[in-house]
Amino acid sequence: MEQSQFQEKVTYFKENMPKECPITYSMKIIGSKWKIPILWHLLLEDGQHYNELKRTVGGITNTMLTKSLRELEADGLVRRHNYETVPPSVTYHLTELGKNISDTLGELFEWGKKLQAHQSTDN
Amino acid sequence: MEQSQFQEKVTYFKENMPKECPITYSMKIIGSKWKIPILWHLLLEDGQHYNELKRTVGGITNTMLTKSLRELEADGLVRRHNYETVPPSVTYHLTELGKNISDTLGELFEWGKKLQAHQSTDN
DNA sequence: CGGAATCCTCAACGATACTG
DNA sequence: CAGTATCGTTGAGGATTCCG
Repeated sequence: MEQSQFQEKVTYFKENMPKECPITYSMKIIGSKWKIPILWHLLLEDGQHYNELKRTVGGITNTMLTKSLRELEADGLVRRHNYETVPPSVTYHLTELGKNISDTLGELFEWGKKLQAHQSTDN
Repeated sequence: MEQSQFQEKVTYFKENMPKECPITYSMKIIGSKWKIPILWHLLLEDGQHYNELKRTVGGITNTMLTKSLRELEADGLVRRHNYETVPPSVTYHLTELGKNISDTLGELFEWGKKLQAHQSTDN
């Protein structure tokens, strides 16, 4: 990265900081263990059922899946659609705000690849 | 976001996924409580001393500051410079890999602002 | 099928004191 | 100044069982 471009970004950060840091806030929303995996698998395939999501995410318990989904819903990232049938059928969908996270995940993806490349070249 | 652009990104994710997901890996490296605040304050001012960093980050204990810095160093994001003087003087610097995270933080910043805007308009 | 209710464990984190 | 050493705490997350 160019130095000038880097300093530009830092200056932008300094000048646009609200009361609560948006970065800290983002981490509060998606920082817990299963949030990103859930969002990720909804990005890959939207509208999954509860047990379908449980299978694709993999390794998550009912407790945590339900808790995470409820929080994501309350934060406006996920919408829950209940078909009101017997037996029950429920699907989970990303909201626009939820889909917006793909840019962030994209950067985490790119930076993570650099990290992994670095890890394998040293030590 | 356009739908086509969104699908393009998802397809790119699917096709470029290594054994360990780079996103999960990124979160493992910077996901603990103080990593991002530390990196953040080193972005704002590089080469801070231990106690200086402790003050600017704010609220962090010696235990956690030391532990976090050691891990960031081991992961190649931070370089520790010891002046070998009496009394001791040590400064902490971002590596290139560490500076690279500014793009990711930039996205977390932008998305966080959208989240905050959303939170204040509903409920 | 899509959860809710309970109980339990551990590891992240904090508080405090001390040191070369 | 830049840490280390110990101990204490808490809450995120896991395991299990049950339910309409």
